Amino acid sequence: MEDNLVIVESPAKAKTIEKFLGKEYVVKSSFGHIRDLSKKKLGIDVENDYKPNYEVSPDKKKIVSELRKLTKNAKTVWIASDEDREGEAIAWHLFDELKLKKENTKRIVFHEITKKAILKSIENPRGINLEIVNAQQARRILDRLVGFELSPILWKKIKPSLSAGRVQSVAVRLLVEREREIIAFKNEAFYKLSALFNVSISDKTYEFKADLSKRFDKKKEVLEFLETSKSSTYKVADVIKKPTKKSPLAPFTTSTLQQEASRKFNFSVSQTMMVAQKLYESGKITYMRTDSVNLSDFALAASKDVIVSNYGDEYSKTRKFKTKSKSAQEAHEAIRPTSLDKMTAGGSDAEKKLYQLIWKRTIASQMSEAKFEKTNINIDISNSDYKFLTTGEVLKFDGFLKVYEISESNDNSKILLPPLSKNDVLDMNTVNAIQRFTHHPARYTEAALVKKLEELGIGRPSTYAPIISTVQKRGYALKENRDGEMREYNFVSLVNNNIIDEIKTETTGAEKSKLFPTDIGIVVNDFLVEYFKDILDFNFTASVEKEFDEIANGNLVWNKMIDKFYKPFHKKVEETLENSERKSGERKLGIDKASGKELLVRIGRYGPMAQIGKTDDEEKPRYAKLTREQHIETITLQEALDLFRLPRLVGEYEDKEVSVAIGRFGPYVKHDNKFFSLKKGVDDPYTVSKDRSIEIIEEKREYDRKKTIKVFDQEIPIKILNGRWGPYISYNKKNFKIPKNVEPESLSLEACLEIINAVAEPKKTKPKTNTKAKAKTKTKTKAKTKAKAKTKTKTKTSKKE
DNA sequence: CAGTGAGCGAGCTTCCGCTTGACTT
Repeated sequence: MEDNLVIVESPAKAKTIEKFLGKEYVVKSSFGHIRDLSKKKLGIDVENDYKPNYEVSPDKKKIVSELRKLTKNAKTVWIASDEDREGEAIAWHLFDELKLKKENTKRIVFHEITKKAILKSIENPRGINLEIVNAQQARRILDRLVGFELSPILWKKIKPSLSAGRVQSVAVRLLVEREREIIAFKNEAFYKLSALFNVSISDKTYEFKADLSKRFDKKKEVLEFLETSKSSTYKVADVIKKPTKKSPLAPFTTSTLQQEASRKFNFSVSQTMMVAQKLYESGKITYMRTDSVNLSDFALAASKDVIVSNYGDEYSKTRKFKTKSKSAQEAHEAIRPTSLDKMTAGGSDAEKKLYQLIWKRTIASQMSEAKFEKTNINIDISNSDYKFLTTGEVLKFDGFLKVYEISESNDNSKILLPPLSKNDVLDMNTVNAIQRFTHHPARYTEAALVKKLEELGIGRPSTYAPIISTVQKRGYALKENRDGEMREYNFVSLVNNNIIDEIKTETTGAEKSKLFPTDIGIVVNDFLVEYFKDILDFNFTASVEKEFDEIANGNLVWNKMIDKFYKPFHKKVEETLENSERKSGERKLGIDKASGKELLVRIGRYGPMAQIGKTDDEEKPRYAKLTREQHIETITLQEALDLFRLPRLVGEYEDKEVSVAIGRFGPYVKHDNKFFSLKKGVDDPYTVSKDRSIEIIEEKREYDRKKTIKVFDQEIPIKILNGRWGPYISYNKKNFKIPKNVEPESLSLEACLEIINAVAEPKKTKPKTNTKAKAKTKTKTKAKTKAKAKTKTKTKTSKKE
């Protein structure tokens, strides 16, 4: 057998390293951690110095036995897990679980995957640092204690299956507090004034825009100003030119890549990671879970070559970036292309897009600044002390902008100003005063939440995507779009010395892919903040991290630290179980006049609902579900009462009842157990008539008739249907394209089967989700398998359902 | 797709970090 066994964390890494090392080395991967605390039980002996009970994870059994076999034959085992806390722990778990011997086990580390770096690391082996291992152990145990003691309180006091933890609970808190800020926000109106000027300079005429230095709060002030403007004259007071420059951003880390892919491509956080993983596995980019902005010497040199040969010497500027965030552990490089001379790479569209983004960002980071000449012009107004101001920007040298566009480019700065000089006299064309409103703080997108968590030092690159998916899976938050609302605003202008006063409308408050906390999220958060303020504190992670560092430095004993935390924490847990009330977020809204009973809103078994009457009343209470947009905290009595007006019986049709209600997908008419959607913006479920309801039913029937071209009735029927993108065949819940040159009406049963079989054969390259259930029963879950979200965390307990 | 809402109450749920699973829709 080979003399040397090298163990790394990732199989893709193993493959590349194996190439660098000679024949006498075999390189294997541990696939991350191999052991963990017991899955079901606490796995910590609280009575006995917090002794952890580690178990080989079920999905790692195979790897571990394979590694064990290999280590037996190897002369030297090189453990090359990452150089960070988790990596050191992995090294120790390997050492311990594989029963390695100190004499022939060597710990090595490297930060970049180059032959040079690896050979150098092999010349400088060290032992496993047990103090760092203990710091990891403390981190692991603290998280387990917090998670497994807090979650059961929630099951008892709020709802089963909920969860709490050091990281996720703070993430939810951020969402809830932001939502409260938004609810409490009262916008203020003001007026923004701008003027269009004309000027002639050496026989050429120019038009340009300038903004007034003052914002008016009241319309009266605006009108007064415009009135005096009628007789004003305008003169250039100053032309100030100064050079400015912009520098490129640092290369990507996990979190900045997620943010930029979200902004530019609207990728979700998990989508970005899946695409990046593909690029990594195919050797196109370096490791995608990193908090480092550092580039290797190789990458710096290669970037320089690419820049100089493609754009010229003056575009190159070698830069070394420093990681700002304190929590960074910097085991890897920044995310960059492995070959910097490859401008494009990747299979799918998404891969190509993401790769190119990474390439541009990496290359741009090694390029020179962009240089501008900025011009500020102040314009005097004869009848006023205010001034009109305008700024122009002329690009003098594009530098890094040649490859990387910065996302937030305000178009204002791109305006080219006329060549004005001091004392030039200007003709005022129009003055516009537009009413604007202050805006509430923005709701978090997934990527914005990741950014915030990173700033707080909470979570790690490998967990950002799972955190986002956990808070949604637990029902604490929903990613949603919201249509905006129409709002009127005032538009006053001075044109040809006439003041025109108009009312215009605009949409406001539209949201796209934003995280909205749910009522459950709000109730859980309030409960945790009330009873466990210290853990929900935004600085909790930062302060325990300091202690973990002390452990790693050998200045603190890990189980002493845990004990100091756990004793008071556990006491508080018991007190809370004993003394706290059940929390349902109940709010009493008032009296329902019709019945004289009390109306309240709360969280029920199936989510937020309104209820008229008490549970112990003789007559059963009436229930109604809140809509997606409604919240326990903000719903009014009237809105809640309206919920009980549905379902509404509107009449009979074809001897069957016709009723109207609002469901998950909006208002609908129900007839003969079939559902017909009301038309958005046209029909109101509270008032829609019987005749209109029938019309809706008939419209849908007509649509369905048109939809069906042909049906072959057999065991599993084959249907030829008209869809949004033309005719198609539907069979066994799958859809098949009909070739362009074929008349769908003319298709025979045989021809259909041929099309179906032709598609069914070839293997699709697109990876789909697989439930990793080998001998498990085919439990058909009602919910459609959502491609992405489900892959993440596998429920190991799918036996029951 | 769009019902439900204190039935006796078993036994279940849960954390954060490392990594990628592979045969069904």
